[in-house]
Amino acid sequence: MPELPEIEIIKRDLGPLVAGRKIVKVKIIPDPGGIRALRRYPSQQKFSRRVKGSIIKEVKRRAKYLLFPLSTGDSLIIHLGMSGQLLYRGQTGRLEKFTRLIFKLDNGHELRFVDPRKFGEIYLYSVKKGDTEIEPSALGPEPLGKGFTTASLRSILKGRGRPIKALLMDQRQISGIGNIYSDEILFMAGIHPLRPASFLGEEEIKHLYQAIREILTKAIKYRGTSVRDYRNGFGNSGGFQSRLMVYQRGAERCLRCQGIVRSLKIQGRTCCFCPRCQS
DNA sequence: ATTGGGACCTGCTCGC
DNA sequence: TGCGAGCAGGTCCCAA
Repeated sequence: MPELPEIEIIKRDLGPLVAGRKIVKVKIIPDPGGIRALRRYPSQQKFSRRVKGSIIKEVKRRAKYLLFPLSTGDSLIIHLGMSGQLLYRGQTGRLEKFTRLIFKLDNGHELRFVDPRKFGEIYLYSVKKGDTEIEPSALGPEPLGKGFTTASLRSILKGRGRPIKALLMDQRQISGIGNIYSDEILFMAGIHPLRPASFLGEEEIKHLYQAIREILTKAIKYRGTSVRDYRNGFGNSGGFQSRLMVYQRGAERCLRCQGIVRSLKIQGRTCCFCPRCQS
């Protein structure tokens, strides 16, 4: 479900609420198909034991991952997959359908991991030796980070023959961008999604860089995009969906030129673009 | 080394 | 109204 802006909003919402809170109990909802959220972790019992009693020091974000450094030295790492939500709720509230895991806090509230499609994952990562097997795979630079420049983008594109759209969504190259924002970024930059990455000229690289920064920044400003499932830490929708220019607008008229927005499959994902505005 | 395709899940919408 | 097909903010794994 969520890309960088949505995760960033959840981080900002949850941070002040859960930082300094102790996790007094971990409740895992039984599932006949197995607890898929913990599939990278060897044992549910061990997971609960290691998390219980620890204090959440802060909430951080890396790419599309939420990180919760704990007082024990471990870090709880949560990825929401396609349809996941992490909700901060009072204990009295009705439990959402597809709640998979609950972290009960010492202030009477709880963090609920809700995940209909079970694509989400929870890791417990320790810097201690012999416990690195649950570290997320290598991630590319943060596109909103200080270190990410037109020069870094240029070097990422260099020698890559694949469609620029596919490259933007590759977390090992640049992290945090998914299907919605890659469509929007390419529209803003005026670049056709199938263009081979290495064929972009210097001007196009500059436009692409600016579009990456601007789209992601704006999406955060408007609190993310809710197409269907995305909710922030309070269960509220985002506000960027009304500002989308091409995503999910296939066969509709382009908001800029009135031409017809086209759609095609790239890397198994539906990609929308305007052939007149993007070349 | 890179790249594309299928698999993993469940629910919803659309067309017949 | 009912049913199947196709689609959905992601990532891993494998084969070419």
